[in-house]
Amino acid sequence: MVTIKDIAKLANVSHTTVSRALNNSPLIKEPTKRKILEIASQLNYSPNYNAKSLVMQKSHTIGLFFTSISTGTSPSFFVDSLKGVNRVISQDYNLFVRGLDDYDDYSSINQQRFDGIILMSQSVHDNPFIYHVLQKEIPLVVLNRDIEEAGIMNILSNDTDGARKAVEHLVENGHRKIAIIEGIKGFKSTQMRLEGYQEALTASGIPLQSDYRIRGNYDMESGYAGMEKLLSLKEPPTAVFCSNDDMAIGAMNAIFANGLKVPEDISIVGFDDIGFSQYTTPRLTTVKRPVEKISVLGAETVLSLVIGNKEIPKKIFAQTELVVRDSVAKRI
Amino acid sequence: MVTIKDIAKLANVSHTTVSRALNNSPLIKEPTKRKILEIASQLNYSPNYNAKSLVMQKSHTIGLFFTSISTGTSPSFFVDSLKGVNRVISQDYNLFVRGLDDYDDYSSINQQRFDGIILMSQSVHDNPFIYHVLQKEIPLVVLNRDIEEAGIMNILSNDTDGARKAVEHLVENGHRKIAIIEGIKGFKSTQMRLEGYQEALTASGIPLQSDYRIRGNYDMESGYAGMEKLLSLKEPPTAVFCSNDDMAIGAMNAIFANGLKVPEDISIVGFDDIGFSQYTTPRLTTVKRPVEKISVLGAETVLSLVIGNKEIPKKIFAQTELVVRDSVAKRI
DNA sequence: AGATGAAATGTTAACGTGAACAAAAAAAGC
DNA sequence: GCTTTTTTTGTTCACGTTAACATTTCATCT
Repeated sequence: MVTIKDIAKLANVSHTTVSRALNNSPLIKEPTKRKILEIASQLNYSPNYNAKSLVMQKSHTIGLFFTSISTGTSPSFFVDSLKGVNRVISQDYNLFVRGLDDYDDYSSINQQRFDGIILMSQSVHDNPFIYHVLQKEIPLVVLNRDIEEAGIMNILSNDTDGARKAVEHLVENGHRKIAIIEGIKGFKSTQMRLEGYQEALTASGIPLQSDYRIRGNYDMESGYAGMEKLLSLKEPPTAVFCSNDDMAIGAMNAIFANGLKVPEDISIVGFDDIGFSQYTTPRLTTVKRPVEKISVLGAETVLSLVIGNKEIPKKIFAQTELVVRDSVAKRI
Repeated sequence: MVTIKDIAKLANVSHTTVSRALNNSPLIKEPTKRKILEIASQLNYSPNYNAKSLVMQKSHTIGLFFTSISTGTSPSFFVDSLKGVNRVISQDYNLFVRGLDDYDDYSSINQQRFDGIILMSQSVHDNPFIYHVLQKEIPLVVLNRDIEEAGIMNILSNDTDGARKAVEHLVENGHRKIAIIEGIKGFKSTQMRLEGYQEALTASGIPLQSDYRIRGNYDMESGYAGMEKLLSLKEPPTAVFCSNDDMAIGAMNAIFANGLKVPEDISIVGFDDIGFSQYTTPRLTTVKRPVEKISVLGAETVLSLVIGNKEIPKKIFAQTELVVRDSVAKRI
């Protein structure tokens, strides 16, 4: 492996001069700089980041963490997050991706290994991790989940608002018997979307009904199961708000399986606007959540923190948006 | 940050003794070892991997590369790959995820930064990367795409075989007018699935028809567009083999949009068996590809290479499997 | 021309760890 | 008890880089 000392020897200068030349220091005369750069590229030199990191106390690594990679994270959510971050992180930063459930303890999470951390947080169970990172004084941005703790950069979508818009849309279409299939217990998103649902109903003077509130876990199967429960009620709902699109798709299947139709018999609204939702039959009305935008913002913020900008910790809200398609019918 | 020297001072030993104790060397007496470990955990010591890497010429990093993260890789494929690798990589290995299209040149890909590389390869355009990695003598496992080059560990699914089974299934159901919607031009998978399609037809004495061969690019939109082209033919096919599930879903939508039905009017087969395919209406008949298994095998192999095992380079084939659901009808 | 100062380059040490070699301590053999 | 061997610990250096400080080179001013 070729080092700066090899270059130094060939260029007849000291290795420090080479270091400075490669880092484009103004201390080096143009001709020497050019000569060194020339030799470096001829030898196909590439810097040893371990040595660099050791002496500079920087890791050149950004960590992107999810609550879990294997469960509870829908594929498209995951990919959109990664896309966003990847778009921002430049080539000389490493990007490290892991699920928190892969860790027994967080002792390996420290400043030497991570210049900055982006947490795509989905659950209160992430809090110990957040405290750990804060205590280690690693620049941190938490995405997707509202952290009350002061001093944390926080970027999220206003899910409550989105859910309210979705349910209001159902109410405007004449529905009064509106059920909800909830997400994973303990996830902040689950709670926010429930709140939006409840706010919309309460504002319209529709009483909350406990048997219209079904627990799900964000996958298609639980959407299916949840819908079956609702259909078995004496008085099934005429519309269902599903806390994400995956469950909405499961729910639609349960409806079909029972010989009923969407939206004629039952209207469905989802949440997320994943790629598939415009290819379901009928096309799914849903709430678009700007996942990629959130992760772009998150990556930009963490990079800015890493290079030492003292940003004032704040919350950034990315707007959700109701996407009206064909899965909601007017109830007369 | 606490170092082994800090521990050494407290334990009244040399830093080398500490190093040995922490690495559980048999040279150290049990009592000293215990004392050192005790102090280390009290001080909350965690090793500096940069220093370690520098002196040991190891990076503790495995790179997982995709042809592209933003385009051409379906979310579920991506997540399944990552899941598989994550399951195998232990906690003291870093995992880096990147798309090759993020790189202008590969100078930053070297032995210092990567102990081993897993390439989830989808296109011949990855070949320069493969050569680069080989030349740098980094342990490499190529997944998903057949590399003729000798000396490369290669793990893949037999897509030709899977595609043939899918099309044979159509033939067995009485179809003779069978079209194909292809994947991205230049992707190996595209070619293999086409070959399987052609083999099945030829074996059944059905002539290949160029207007039944439609170019797609693995996304839902192109499936939709491709199907529309087929429907506009004087003599549309009675069955379509779509080179992946995403396009199959797009195709089904195009059929619905034209007032036709699946499978009564046109039968559809997909490829991949993504999570959604059992939640489409009708449920999609498709070919299951063991993506997660492939990446588990890949990760295991690369780790084994990294710790110095001299595996004989070989190809491992993971079997595809036809999953019969409801999108194919008997043609009488 | 010599002193002065600025610009360019060189010397040395440091980052935290592991490894080769050296030394001390303990155990074994007589 | 003293040598010899074995076990355990210590010293020193190396990894490739940057940074503080030292030195040389060169232009400028009187």
